[in-house]
Amino acid sequence: MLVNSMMRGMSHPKTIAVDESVVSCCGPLAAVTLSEVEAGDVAQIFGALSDPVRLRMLSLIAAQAEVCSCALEEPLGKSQPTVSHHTRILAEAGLITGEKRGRWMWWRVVPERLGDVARVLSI
Amino acid sequence: MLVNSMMRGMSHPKTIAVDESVVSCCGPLAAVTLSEVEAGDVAQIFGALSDPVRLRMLSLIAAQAEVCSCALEEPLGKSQPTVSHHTRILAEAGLITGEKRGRWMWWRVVPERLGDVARVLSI
DNA sequence: CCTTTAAATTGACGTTTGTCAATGAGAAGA
DNA sequence: TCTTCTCATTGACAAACGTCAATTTAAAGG
Repeated sequence: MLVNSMMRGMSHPKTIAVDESVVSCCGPLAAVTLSEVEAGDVAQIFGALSDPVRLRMLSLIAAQAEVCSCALEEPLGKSQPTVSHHTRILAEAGLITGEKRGRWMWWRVVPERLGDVARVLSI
Repeated sequence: MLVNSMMRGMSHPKTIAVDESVVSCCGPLAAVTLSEVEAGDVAQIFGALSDPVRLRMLSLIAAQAEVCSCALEEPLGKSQPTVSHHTRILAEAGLITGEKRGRWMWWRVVPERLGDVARVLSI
């Protein structure tokens, strides 16, 4: 942590960002300056969380052990293709995982992934 | 928590989502089903975090006590209007806060806000 | 087989988003 | 006052996104 010495300076302020180590997918934000690839990966996950419908969907799934795709359309008020679209995005972000049994697709949250994301935000 | 009894059932599965209380801005995701307004509010914050440039920006700011706007253009490789655009979005989401001193705009992170967001993801 | 049903895919459409050149607003220094 | 400098705002444009009707795929049950 480098406190900037130029609080009300006269000349042009300068800051120095230092990468001290390689961070795994989800290291804390402040530890190092995110590389462009890391930022892209993390942004994809937050992007999955950035839609109200997907948040409510995740909330619905998290409230149960498992939820069928067919049980999401009505509470969300969205069409079947739209639900499918959103479950795919959440799944691609690793936030939920699905298993097809018979005709039905069952979804559950991936708590470790949620924990990883939360950890990125630690101070 | 309601375990769905229909793991490999024959008839159409049903799930019931129950709102048990009103949640503050940032209650845990699984506790209740997010209302549409709550989901919208939270989605706005995640939306602010869903861009690689803004994540790197936040990372740069978090690494220092304070960072001048002018110190962001070069490491991010973006134009001044673009930097201004992104700082505004982060600020509107409550993730950073800015103070103008003289000609310069100084930004710092709002750790409590980051904590709030992390808490939404708790299990 | 054929029919039915759940989910995925495709294609189209309007909206939102990220970007920058150009311009405007406000502060500091001469 | 005039100039310089930093940041905000505007306007334009291409790319990405959310949505649904229509269609395809795949599984189950006669």
